[in-house]
Amino acid sequence: MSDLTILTVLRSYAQMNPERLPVSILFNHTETCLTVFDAFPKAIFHFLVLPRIKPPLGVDDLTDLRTLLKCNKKKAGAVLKELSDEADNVKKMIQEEMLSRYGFQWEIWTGFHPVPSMQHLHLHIISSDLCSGKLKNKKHYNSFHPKLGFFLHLSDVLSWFEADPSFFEMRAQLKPRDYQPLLKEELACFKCGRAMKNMPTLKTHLQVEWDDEARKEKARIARKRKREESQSCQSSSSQADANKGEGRSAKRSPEISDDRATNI
DNA sequence: GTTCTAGAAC
DNA sequence: GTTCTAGAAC
Repeated sequence: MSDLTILTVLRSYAQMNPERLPVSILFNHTETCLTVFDAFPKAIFHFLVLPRIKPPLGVDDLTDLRTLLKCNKKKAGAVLKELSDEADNVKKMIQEEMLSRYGFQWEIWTGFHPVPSMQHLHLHIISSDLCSGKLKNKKHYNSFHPKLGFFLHLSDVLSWFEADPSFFEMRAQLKPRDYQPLLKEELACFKCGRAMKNMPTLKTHLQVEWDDEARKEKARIARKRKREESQSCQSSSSQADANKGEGRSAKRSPEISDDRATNI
């Protein structure tokens, strides 16, 4: 594939009949959206949700977030709602996969790049580990740093629609000059904020952070399971007592209990 | 978006 | 001498 084709490959997907896209590229599709595997995933899970070309908006309105927000606000909002609904579906599938493959769940970010490299609007759905061999340089990392300002969280973009119209107009500008410099900011861990002297150091640190999170979450899940087992054991052994009296243990549903508050 | 590589940084 | 970054790619 030539350099030129790479930049417009998402647009060509959006124009295609989804049935004709290989399963290695297409993850899911709806009437309005396509979800594809990011060809160079910057985390363990990384997908792109694209709007399909559908009236009233044309392909040029959907080049990126800036061109979308420039056209009719109501129609732009409708497109974002469709992307958001599909993202919710995909997030659920990722969460199941996290649990079955890794035994715990971690955060998933959804958002846009204000200055995208590829044409055609795409919503990133990316797991919050940023552990990937494809994440190689400062630009890659800073573009997904959740607090730096370059990664525009979908929830924030949606909130612009509810805000004062002048605020919407201001945020909708999305001038590259306002965002490009963020990509050159010093490297710092998005979790602990510590400065990192170079990419190899940062990548090693991110792996440690994620391994740490995995260990703590899995221990939390194990404690929870153990407590639930002992509770169900107690309640079955005290069935006779429960029948006599109030049966306190049945009042508290395991789903409601949250040991995060007490253990972390 | 990536790959390649010159030369800066260590 | 080796590692690492950052700009060119026709």
